[in-house]
Amino acid sequence: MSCRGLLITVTGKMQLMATPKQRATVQGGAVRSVLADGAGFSSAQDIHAALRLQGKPVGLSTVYRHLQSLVEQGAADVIQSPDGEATYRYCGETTSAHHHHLVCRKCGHTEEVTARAIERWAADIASKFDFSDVDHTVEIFGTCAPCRRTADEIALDT
Amino acid sequence: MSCRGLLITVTGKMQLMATPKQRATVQGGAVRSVLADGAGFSSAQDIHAALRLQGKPVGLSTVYRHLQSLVEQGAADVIQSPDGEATYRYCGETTSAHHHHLVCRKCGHTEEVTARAIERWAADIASKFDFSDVDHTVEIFGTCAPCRRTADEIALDT
DNA sequence: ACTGCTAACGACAATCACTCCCACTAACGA
DNA sequence: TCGTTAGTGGGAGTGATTGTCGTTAGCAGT
Ligand SMILES: [Mn+2]
Ligand SMILES: [Mn+2]
Ligand SMILES: [Zn+2]
Ligand SMILES: [Zn+2]
Repeated sequence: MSCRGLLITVTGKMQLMATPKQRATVQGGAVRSVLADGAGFSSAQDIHAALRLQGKPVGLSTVYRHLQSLVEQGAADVIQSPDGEATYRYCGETTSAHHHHLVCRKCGHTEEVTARAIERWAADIASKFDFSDVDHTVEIFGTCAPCRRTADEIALDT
Repeated sequence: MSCRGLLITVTGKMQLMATPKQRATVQGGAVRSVLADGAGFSSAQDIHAALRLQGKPVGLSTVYRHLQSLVEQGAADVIQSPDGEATYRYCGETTSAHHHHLVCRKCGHTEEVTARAIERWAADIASKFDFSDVDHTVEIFGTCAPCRRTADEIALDT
């Protein structure tokens, strides 16, 4: 971590720098908007492809950088898909409270879930075994109603 | 999935094959024992390295194959480490019931946890949103008492 | 509006966990 | 002991993610 917040110029002047805000770039906006449009979780590669289709291609590295940054800001969630790929989902600026997800395995559609009971349970378990700095992951996967219906139709075609 | 259980020989005899049991190989035993010795979760690469150190090297592919197989048998758990690497942990033959983990972030020490309440909660949430084929992951991470103590001592040395 | 500083880009190389492939080996029932 | 074939392993291949570094473009200051 570099030393920020205080800058001494070659002329000897001393200036106070406000919280060094990050620059607003078109690429950053594009990534954010694509992520926000997607209904469920999508991978960095998905987003990269979507941007290319939209006719405003953004470098893959840049996509990764912005996704990371959004996660740090709490504006996006990451979960590791079952096959180990990181997938991201936009969380409105306001929705940054702690929560969990109910994710459709087929289409990625996601419902946000909060449950006081689970939080308390996790804390209780931890204190029971004398663990501290506790954190937890809770994700529920399944097949949503629309996807189930689609699957049924396909089965009939056979 | 291939057709198993019935074998017709070239001589025309028909034979019933019992559950096609897998062969007991030295490699399989080695992988299982290394996994069983490890206290917490370890990666395939870790296990591969450990075997090499022990002087009985096993091919990396083989390590992966056996870990997968152990998982399918319910004799091992997999979780994706925060950085996306799959990590495995031995679960005694008997412990094959559904359960979750309380894992020390520092040393990997793991406590197995079961909670009827959580299972029911997950099921309820799923039915509430009309999801089927439900599955869930619940992991709690923290710092165990011994590791916390160690950290404190180091802090004092400064 | 013009300028300088430097954060942010992006093409490409590099890493790395994991999977495939396939000739070869060894477990084990007959 | 023998034949069948599951199991092995080295090496090549895959695909996501990260690192590099010369170039581009926000934006604060003038
Ligand atoms: Mn929670
Ligand atoms: Mn377990
Ligand atoms: Zn769905
Ligand atoms: Zn510990």
